[in-house]
Amino acid sequence: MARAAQTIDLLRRKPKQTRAQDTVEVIFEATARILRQEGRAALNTNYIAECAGISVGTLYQYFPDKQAILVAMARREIAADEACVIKAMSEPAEAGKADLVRRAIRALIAQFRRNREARRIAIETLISEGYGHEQASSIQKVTQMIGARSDRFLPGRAKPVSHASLFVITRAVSGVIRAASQEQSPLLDSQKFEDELVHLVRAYFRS
Amino acid sequence: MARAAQTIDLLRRKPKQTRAQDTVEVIFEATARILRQEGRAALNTNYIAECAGISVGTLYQYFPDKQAILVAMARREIAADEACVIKAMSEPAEAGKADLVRRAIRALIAQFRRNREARRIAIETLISEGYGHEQASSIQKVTQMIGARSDRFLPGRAKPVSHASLFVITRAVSGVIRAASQEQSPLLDSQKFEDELVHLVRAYFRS
Amino acid sequence: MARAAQTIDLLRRKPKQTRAQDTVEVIFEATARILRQEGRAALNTNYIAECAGISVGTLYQYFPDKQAILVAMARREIAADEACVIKAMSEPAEAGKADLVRRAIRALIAQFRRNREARRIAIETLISEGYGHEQASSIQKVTQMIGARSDRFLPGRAKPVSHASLFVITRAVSGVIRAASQEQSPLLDSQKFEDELVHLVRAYFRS
Amino acid sequence: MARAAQTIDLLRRKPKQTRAQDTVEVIFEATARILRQEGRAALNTNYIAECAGISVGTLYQYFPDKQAILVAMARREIAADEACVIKAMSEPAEAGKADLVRRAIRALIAQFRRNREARRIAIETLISEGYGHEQASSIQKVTQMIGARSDRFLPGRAKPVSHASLFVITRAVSGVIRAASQEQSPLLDSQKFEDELVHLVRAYFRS
DNA sequence: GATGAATGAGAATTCATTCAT
DNA sequence: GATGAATGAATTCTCATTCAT
Repeated sequence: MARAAQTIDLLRRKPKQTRAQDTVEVIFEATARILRQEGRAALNTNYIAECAGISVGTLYQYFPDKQAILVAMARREIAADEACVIKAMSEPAEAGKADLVRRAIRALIAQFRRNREARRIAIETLISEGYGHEQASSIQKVTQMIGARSDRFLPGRAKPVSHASLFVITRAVSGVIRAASQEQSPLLDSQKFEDELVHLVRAYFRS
Repeated sequence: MARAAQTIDLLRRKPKQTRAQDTVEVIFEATARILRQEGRAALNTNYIAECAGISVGTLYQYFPDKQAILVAMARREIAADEACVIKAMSEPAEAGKADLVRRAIRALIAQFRRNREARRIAIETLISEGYGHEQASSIQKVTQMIGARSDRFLPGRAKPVSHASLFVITRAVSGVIRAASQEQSPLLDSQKFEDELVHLVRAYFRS
Repeated sequence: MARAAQTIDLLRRKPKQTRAQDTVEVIFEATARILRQEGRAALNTNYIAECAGISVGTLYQYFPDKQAILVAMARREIAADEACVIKAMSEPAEAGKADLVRRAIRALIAQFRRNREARRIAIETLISEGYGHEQASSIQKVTQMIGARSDRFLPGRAKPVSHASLFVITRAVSGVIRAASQEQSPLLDSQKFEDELVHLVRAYFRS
Repeated sequence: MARAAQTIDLLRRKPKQTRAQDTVEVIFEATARILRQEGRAALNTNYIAECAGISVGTLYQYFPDKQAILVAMARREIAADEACVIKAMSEPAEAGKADLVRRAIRALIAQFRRNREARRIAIETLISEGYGHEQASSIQKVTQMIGARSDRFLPGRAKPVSHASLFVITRAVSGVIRAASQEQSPLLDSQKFEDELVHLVRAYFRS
């Protein structure tokens, strides 16, 4: 009982935020589902609210307008991508474990396998709303991290990696994964795919 | 021929006559301009007609609905990309002239420099309308052409290029160019950019 | 040859009218077909012209506007009904042949079996365009004819038939046939139906 | 209950609340008024909403499209006719009061005197939308009721009334009243008219 | 006379957003 | 905070009609 009381106390601290978090979540889920099953043209706030099991009014208490929902979803996706790749790269490289490049690529592929349609449209909206730089800056962040650690990332490489090279290789990798996702290529789920991407990166930096 | 068949349901009036061809052209131009200058949200059929200097009714004699305009534009872009790259690869390689890989990449970059916003939105629409496979199959066509001619394309290479490799390298190149276009990167207009892409392809196939 | 020349001459006298008659005919046929197969909502001048195998322009050379087509069709139907009933009543009553009442009813049923949907909509249009009196006056004409000949029509009847009675019986008969047609009742094609209508008229005037 | 089920697809918002019921009512009234005063051609959703004193959006929350309004009106008219005639026939026959036949006819005439134009167009729409059977089945219902009670309805009659007879007499009566209404005959408001109809029914069943 | 592309007023319908309850 | 009915500006699309060829 004492423990239950404690738990209640802990939840009580942010009761609104917790409920709010849930509401935002159901809104995202409903949005993603509509996008996935019925496409962009079928997406409208009344329908999102209905699918989410809330009222339109409530939806508007969480987001100022329709675009904001997609922008928020996109930001979450991008942040998740970023976190995921950084995490993969930060894990202590145990001997015998996959190397940095492979781990980063594997993490990114995993991200793209989830929620493909909703993800794409959300990110498109982010871009068309003029927040495109956010995506770029996230990639940039990872890019810089890689650049800074290019010694560990690309062992044996002496000179620092140029801006253009980093641009090309990061967009190449995400472009390929993106295409595989968009074209619904079966490659996306194969080991061969990962291997080829790893090769792409390695070969690019060898020489 | 195949293209005519695909197009038949999207164009109400077949542009046999020059006048019809012109009308389709001004519709495309107006659409592209609105997209470029005012964004997707500002795009509507009345406005397209107005900008095109025709009446809405006329617009609807050429296209059954709004989406069809964007889909038709996307198809034209894709066909142009394809034609352009194939043309670049088909030119007789004169001594001293840029090699095949470079010529193909240069041609593709040139395509992406034109009409960026309209192009992107049109292709997105093509995909979201369920015709995404058309883009893939165009890339596929070029890909196969490259695969079939890998001896000339990649001189000195013995074994044939695998499906996965072709997928990865074609999407890598177009993904990078696409990203540069979308992020409005100044790289898109630099020589360095072309060089890096050429390097990406060469390095990938060396080894 | 001489005979052919004569025929040509005879046709030449009204070459325009003959062709015009044909054109009007194909317009009516196309209209009727659309009405029958696709309903009133699908009826529009462009479509009529297309189905008729002529151009809209030509259609407008025969009819000043859309309504005029339906009004003309309705008038033709009404005139045909009238002619048909009058003809049936005018035929010399041979001994053993069906009597006047039966012949008139039989003729009217036959009219309603043809072209049901187009007929109904055309007549509705006639009414809603303010020409409803034409239908009424046609019925009136027949009604009066019956009234005038009530001795032959209703043998053995002494006093003249009142206006109200004629109104009631004529509308009763056409109302029943109309309902059977509209409800697509199988009765419309039965002998029993004719018998019941004959009985309705006879019983009404007996007494 | 059956009616609610039929209505479910035509009414977006079920008129549970009084307010909703009122809204449907003002929509019907506005529609009827436009039809009566300006005719079918003047009927459009924006105008209905304006006349009803609501916004188009609200109108579309109650009806999925324009036709649905007319169909719903028609259903209401038909249901009212049915209820009215059944009620008239169900009232205890007091001595000296008008008999069953007369009461039913009187009730039906009263129905047709109200709202003539709107009524006619609504029912036409019902039919042209493919719900024509609903009208028939309503008449059928009354018809069956009369058939079942033919002893009281037609005192002194021994054998049961045939299907064909019921069809003919019910359509004869409603056809005559309908014609009087449509032709705007002054008869509709006369006592003579009622008398003639009563005679029509009586005579038909005598013999 | 025939044609059919062009027209554009006008009708149907949607949907983001508000606000009284 | 939640609700959801109401709003109406905005948009899509139609179709009767014209007129230059």
